[in-house]
Formats: sequence, C-alpha cells, structure tokens
Amino acid sequence: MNGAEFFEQDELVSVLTTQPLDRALDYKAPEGGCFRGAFVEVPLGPRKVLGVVWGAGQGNFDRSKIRSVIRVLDVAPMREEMRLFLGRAADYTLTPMPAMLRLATRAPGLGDPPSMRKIYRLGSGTAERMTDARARVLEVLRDYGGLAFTLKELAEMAGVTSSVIKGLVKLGAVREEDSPRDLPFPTLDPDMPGKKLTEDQSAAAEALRQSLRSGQYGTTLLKGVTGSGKTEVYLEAVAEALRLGKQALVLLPEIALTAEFLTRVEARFGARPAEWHSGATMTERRRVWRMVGQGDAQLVVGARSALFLPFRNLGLIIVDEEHDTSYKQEDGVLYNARDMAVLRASICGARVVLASATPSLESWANAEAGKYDRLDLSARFGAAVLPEMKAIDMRAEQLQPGTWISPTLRQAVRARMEAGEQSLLFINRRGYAPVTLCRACGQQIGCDHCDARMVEHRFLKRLMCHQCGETKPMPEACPSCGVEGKLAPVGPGIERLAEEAEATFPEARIAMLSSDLFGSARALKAKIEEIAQGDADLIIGTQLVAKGHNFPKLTLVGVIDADLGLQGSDLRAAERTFQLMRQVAGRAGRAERPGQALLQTFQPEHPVIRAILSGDEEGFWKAEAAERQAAGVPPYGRMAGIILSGPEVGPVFDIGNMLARNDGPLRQIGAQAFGPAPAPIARIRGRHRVRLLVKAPKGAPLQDAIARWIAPLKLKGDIRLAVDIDPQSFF
DNA sequence: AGCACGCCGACT
DNA sequence: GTCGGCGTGCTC
Repeated sequence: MNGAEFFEQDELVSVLTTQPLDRALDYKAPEGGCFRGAFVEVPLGPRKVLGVVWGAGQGNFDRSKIRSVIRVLDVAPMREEMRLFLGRAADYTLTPMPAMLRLATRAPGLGDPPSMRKIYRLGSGTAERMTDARARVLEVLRDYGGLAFTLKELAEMAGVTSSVIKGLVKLGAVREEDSPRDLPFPTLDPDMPGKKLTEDQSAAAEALRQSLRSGQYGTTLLKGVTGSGKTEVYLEAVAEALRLGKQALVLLPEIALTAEFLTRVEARFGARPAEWHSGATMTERRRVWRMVGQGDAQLVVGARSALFLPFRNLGLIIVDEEHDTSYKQEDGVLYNARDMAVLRASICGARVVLASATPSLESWANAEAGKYDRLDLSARFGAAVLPEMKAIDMRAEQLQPGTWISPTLRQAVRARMEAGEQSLLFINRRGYAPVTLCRACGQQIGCDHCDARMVEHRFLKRLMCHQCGETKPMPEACPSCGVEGKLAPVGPGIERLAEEAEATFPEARIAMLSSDLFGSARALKAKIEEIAQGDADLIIGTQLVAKGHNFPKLTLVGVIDADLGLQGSDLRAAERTFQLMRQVAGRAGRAERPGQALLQTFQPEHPVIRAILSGDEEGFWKAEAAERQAAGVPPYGRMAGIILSGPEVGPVFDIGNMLARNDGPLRQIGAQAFGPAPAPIARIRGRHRVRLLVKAPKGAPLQDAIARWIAPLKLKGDIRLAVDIDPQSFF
C-alpha cells in the first residue's frame, strides 16, 4: 500500500476528526492495525465520529484514558498528498484542520459498506411454459448479450411487469445477482476525433500537451476571448492527461456548470464525466467521491469544492473563467479555489490551466513575472468583436439631483428600444450604498484616515468609511472646492437604479439581475434564459451579468459609475468593469449588430478609464498594476479581513476595537489594521458582522502575525471570529 | 459540535 | 427546599 506507515494493533495513533477540536487526539490502533491515512470511526465522548489517522500518536495523554479506534472504513485511505494539501491550505487560510477535513469528506455514508442492488441477467434454466411476456424478457437479455439490468430497466425494456421477471428468476431462466450500486464511470476516449482546431488553437493545444508530458507542476494562463475556442483547447490538455493515465479536473463557476457543457465534454470523449456540484444528490456525491478515490473516474467537472475530492493521480486542473469571483468561498471556510488549485497541483505535480478571456490582475501579474506560462488565443472572427466604447463625461451632463442615468445614456437606451434591441445598465454595487461627491468639481469625499471614500449612511445622517469605520457628519460645502449645496449621493445600489429606470422608461420591460434577488442558482438561470429570449428591453444588473451569459439581442451596455474603485473602495472594481467590457465585447461580436458601451465617469482622463476605452488590454493591466503598486494592495501587497460576528452589534464592535488597539504583532511585520467597520454583508442570519482589514507588505509573514494577534483573544458568548485571507469584497 | 458540570432565579 | 437557565470546559 504505497509504503504508508503501518501501525500495529494498540500502537498509539493521532486521529484528526471532523469535530471542531483544536488538535488531533490519540487513540489505540484497532484490531488488525491500520495505515496512516486510514479513514476511521473513533469514540469521542458518548459519540462515534469520523476521523483520519494522521500519524503516530503524541503520547502526551494519560495512557489509561486512551480509547481504541472502532474500525477502519472501507474507503481508499487519504493519500499523503491530500494530507499535505489540507495542512498547507489550513496554514494559508488560517482555517482549523477539522474544518479542512470536513471539506475533504463531503460525501455521505463514507462508513457504510458499499451499497448493493439487485441486477438481472440471462440464466441457464429454461421456462417450460413460455408466454409472450416471458419471451420478450429473454429476448431483451439475449439482444444485449450478457448485459445485466435492474428490475425496473428490464421490465420497461421488455414491456412487462416485474412479476414476470420474478417468475423467470424462480424458474432459473433469469439470474438475480447483487451488484455494487456505485458503479465506475465509463471510460473516456481521448482519441475520438475532436473539433477541427485552427492553427492558433492547435499550437496552444500542443503547448499544453507538451507541458503535461513533463509530469511536473506548472501553471499556464490561457487567455482567449469568447469564441476563440478556449474550451476546445483545454479539452485537448484533458485528452493528454487521460492518455497519460492521469485524472483531470475541470473547475467551473457554479453558474457555468450546465448540461450544455457536459454534453460538449461527452461529444469529445464519448461518455459523460463525473459531475460534482452543490445540487448533486447524496447518491451521486457518494459515487463520485468513491470512484475518484479508486481511480474509476478519470475526469471530474465540478464547482470549487471538487478540489477536495480524493484523486488518486491528479495530472491536470483546469480553472475555467479563472477571474470569476465565485471561486472565492465567502462563508464557512474562506478559500479561493483558483489559488488552492495551484497549491494542490504544486504538491501532487499536476499542471494547472487558468482559462479566461479577462484574467484577474493576479494571474496576469504572475504570468508577467514568469511564474506562469501564458498562451494567447486570438479571436476566430478577427478584431471586429470590440464594441464601440465611449466615455460620458458626467461633469458636463445635466443630471437631476438623485438620478444617475445621464441624458446621453438615456437617449442611447431609447434608440435601442426603438430598434427592438436590449440594453444593459451595469452597476458594480448591490444593495444601497451611495457615494458622495461634488457635482461642481467631481471630487469624492475621502476618508481622512485611509484612502477609501466616505459612504453616506442615511439613517445615521453621517458619512462613514467602510474601510476603517471613521464617521463624520455630512458637510454642507465641498471640502475640496468649497462650493455649497453641490454634494450629492451617486453610484446608487441596484434597487435605486431600477426605480429610476422605471420612472425614466415607463414603457420598458425591465429585468433586474442581482445575486441578492434570487434564492437559487436555478431560479437565476431561468431568469437569464428568459432575458436571453428577449423578455426584457432593459436589464439592470450587478457583477452577475458579467459571467459570460449570452444575450444575443443585447447591443448597448451602460456603465453607471465607471469610477468605482479608482479611489480605493473596492480595489478590484476597475478590473471588474474592464472584464465586463471585454465580455460584452465578446458577445457583441457574435451578434450581427455592433455593440456599444458607454461609461459614465467623472474622470474620463484617468489612465485606467482611458485604457478601458481604447480597448488596449495590456495597457489596462499595466495602468491598473501601477495603481495597485502605488497603493500597496494585492498583488503588490497583502490583505486579510478579520470578520467578527455575534447577535449584538455592541459587543462585536468592542472586540474589534480591542483587537485594533493591541496590534503589536501586526506592526512587527509592518502591517496595519483598519477598522472595525461593518463587514461587506453587515448582517447574515441575524448575526451582526464587523470587519477589520489588515494591509501588509508583499513579503510579510501575514498569517503568522495574524495568528499571534488573535491568539490571546477569548471569545465569550456567541461571538465568532473568521479570518479572510485575500478578501475579494470590499463594500 | 454535543454533552456534562455548575452555580443563581421562580416553582411544587 | 428543588427544577432549570445556559456559561464554561472537555472530548484521546
């Protein structure tokens, strides 16, 4: 058994359980001994819990109190590589090990013996009294030459009731057998003829194949706009992994995990891959988990948590739409699946392909620095995919106070409606959190204590900084130019924008797309489908709309506030605006009509805005990289969030303030804490959430400092603390 | 996470 | 006098 350490019966072993304890506990190895990595059932107090034999026992506990492992579960033991991965991921995300182990055991019935079901095949006996029904059953079985079926299948195929089959079983003409319910996944054929690749795509595919043959860890950024054949290219890498006898994993953002995608994979490899996502049934989950572990699933297509499946010989991980923000888990264990994919691959010697039309700045910078390889696919249909992009200079627009759709944009939307086409108004902000800025000079009110902007809180009648929590009363005159009465809230949340749109375009059918508004991914998908069919004239959406949906009738995109993020509230807002523009560009190229994008901005001369408008991608990244470098934010600095939550706001803030005062461990590494301030989602399930933001220099040992910082903290009552390394949400 | 132990208010 | 609130601590 791959040389894993073996423990004789009664030898001490250290067992990590999925219970939220702060360390592994010692047990005596069970009868017959066990290997390191074995999944076991152990007694814990009055209960039996799931655990993994992590190594030799520590032996620092009263020997007479040590109990025995109850039994070793009948599943493939955890591999060394997985143990290392979980440990390193725990260190990186500052997550307790039991929580990591829970991620890796998210399948039901791990302890159950393989569940069986009855199957039926041709028997050796003969039926003396042959009836029509009996003949049909035997004929079906003969036609399928030795294959076996379940009772239901066979009855259906023969057009008989199950009692006919039971009768044949009694006579011995049909044989009843037990067969494991969890069947291996069908073998995939990497050598089926794929789609014809262009010269460009072939070259990229060959480069990926070659990198796989190296058998060593490495990451490739595969950049290509919609329609450039990214999927076809990376499926060639998957094919090569299969040829090499290795397993492959394709990670997709949850929303992109569609039947259509699986059908494409099936077309390429002749069978359906294993599927792993939140909607899967218990039975499916268990089958996938087990089959992946015993090597009987060659390819898994899944959402981010598929990264924690027990692969036996993982050779390739594809992260499609790698820039997608949904790869960052925002509750429970806070991890970024893209980064964890790279970590896992680096441990087990697999290749990673990060695919995107609009890579994240992090990945772009890694490629730039030579840490990642980079492959660019050019568009299949030439350069005509770019929409016409223009800035609307908001300083020159005559806007009614409290409105955000400029006359220029309004006219453009009207024109599209008259032509029977769709428009999209994009607002990079959910909920209701306006920005205060001066309509005379275009300056936004900034925070005196950090570089973020102040946000108006109506109920408090004050301005508040969401980064450090500083508040001040709403001033009468602009602090920058002194003009009175010109300060106004802009950058409304999506709800306010929808209100305005309804008033401005009373005849329009308006659809709102925001992740807050949909209970399930399914409901959201249905809505998106409706919109794509043309069931709306005007779409009002947040970041959600930028996830690669295809709206063929969409020809105009209006960005309500392109300035978001230029002054530090959300460090990735400019990047997201840019990504949206590129994705819209990809769509516009496929429709017959040329697309148009209008960006409302108070700073049309800003280098980032100019790079977006010129469509110069490298220029954009360079400008954005310069901004981030100057601000010392990721990827040129490190950040972390400390999220405190509890049923009452007051005590939660008190703890936050106490942390902020005792920031010695942070200062030692040159890091700084901001806050406490209300967290991006200030209340979840009745719990108030407060966040501190930590900013550290690039090379600083951030996790270590944070661990030392929060260690003395004793949380009383129902207050909880979570660390969010590399936070993605800032407002 | 559960579950027990333990120390202060309203009940048969 | 006891039943029971959930704060604190332990589980090998």
